[in-house]
Amino acid sequence: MELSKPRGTRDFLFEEMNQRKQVEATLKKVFETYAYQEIKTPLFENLSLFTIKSGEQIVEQLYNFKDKNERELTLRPEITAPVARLYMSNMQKSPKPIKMYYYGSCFRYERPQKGRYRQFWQFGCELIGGKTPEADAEIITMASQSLEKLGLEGYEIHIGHLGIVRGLLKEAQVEESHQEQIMVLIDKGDVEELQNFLKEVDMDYETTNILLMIIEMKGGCEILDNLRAKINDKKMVLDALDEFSQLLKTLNDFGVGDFGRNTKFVINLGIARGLDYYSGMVFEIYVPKLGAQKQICGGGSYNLIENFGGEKVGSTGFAFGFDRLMGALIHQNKELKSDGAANIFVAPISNATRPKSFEITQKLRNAGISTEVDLGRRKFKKILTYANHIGARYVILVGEKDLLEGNITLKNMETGDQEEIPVDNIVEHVLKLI
RNA sequence: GCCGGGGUGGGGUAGGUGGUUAUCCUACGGGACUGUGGAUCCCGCGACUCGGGUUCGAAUCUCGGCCCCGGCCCCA
Repeated sequence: MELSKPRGTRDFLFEEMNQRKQVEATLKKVFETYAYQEIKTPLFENLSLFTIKSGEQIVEQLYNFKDKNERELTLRPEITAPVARLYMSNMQKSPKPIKMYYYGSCFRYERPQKGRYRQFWQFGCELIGGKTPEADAEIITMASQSLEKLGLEGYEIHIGHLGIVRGLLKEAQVEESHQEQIMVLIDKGDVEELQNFLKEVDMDYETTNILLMIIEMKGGCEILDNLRAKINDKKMVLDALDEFSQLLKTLNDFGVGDFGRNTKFVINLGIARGLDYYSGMVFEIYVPKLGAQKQICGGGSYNLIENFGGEKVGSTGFAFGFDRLMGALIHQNKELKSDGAANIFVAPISNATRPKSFEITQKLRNAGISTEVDLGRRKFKKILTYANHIGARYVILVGEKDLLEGNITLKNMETGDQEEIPVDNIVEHVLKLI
């Protein structure tokens, strides 16, 4: 029998799970304060959902399979497409904007590496309809605030806008397949390869110059002005620049985009995000200290729904790579509390007091207090040792002598102090303590 | 898909030029200790990643698989 777990998967034990739950709870809270509501979609989908727009070659990276009725299915590699599908079938006529968030695992058949697993978790959101620079700004604000609440340090939010390059290429009447190729090269950040390609397709001098400039543009607000000065009358590009400027201004209004003092924001026109359904604003968040797995978040505005044949509706979304986010927090030794299993341990001193112990235990549980009682018929000393090891904060000693006077002994495991408490007052007494 | 480093009780390790019963720490179970935990001592439990090869004999040498770690490619 094969008892090992499949390659690229992980088990999460108590401590790690507690930490993950804490981060999950924090993110949920932030997203909900921005009026997003949680949804859940299936772990597997029809294979075609992911091949329609991404092409057949992505099947290489999917956990796909046929079910017993020969249906072509796949474990989901991401959650944006399932959300778009869900929107198409249930929400097309819902009032806009629709704000949804999700948390769940995704699967990719890739070589496992640091910060990359075959089952991994994404925590993300989609805002469908009502897409404006202001909406984009709110989304970035939410991503930023999530990280602030988590106490993450040393991250950078890189913001770009695909409308600038796309507009430039359209104005230059570059043919579509070349446009795609250029986007891919920009995403890779390979200047040399881009140069060669532009030469190969006889790109005009001015466009080449601007493209080569854009790919390396990183910095503060001044970048947009610099670029604007170089663009004469290319309307599509100027529109995109205006939109970008409005986004940045709104970030300021939300109180997070202060580029002068806050170096965490970087305008980065070299972001392209490989996917062809991204259209306007794009952003990625990096934690440079993490090296190869530094990207912890990515997103942008897209028109996936149009590509699925729906009505045109502007949408924006992003997702945290939850595992990498955890990695970043742990890397900086961020203290994440890890509660023990029980606050109270009820320890019968002799077998005669076991029935009374169970009764007391249940009273505490009914009051919502996490309580454990010895079920192992162990000796009193062993019970205390065990209670100590699992980190119980208090132990209730149930002994015959005390019971004769209607008392139990409450022991504080941290200090060792103990006091006698009337059995009838246990619950209210304990509630005051924890 | 490519390159490199690894895999010894539950966790962490020693051994490695082939040779008795594989080291130590910790954890776990029991005891010393019949109403008081974290200490000490004793006893117990428990491992050479899997398969083939060389050999009288393999944890050790060799080949392959699996898995882990790091770096590329990729990352919709």
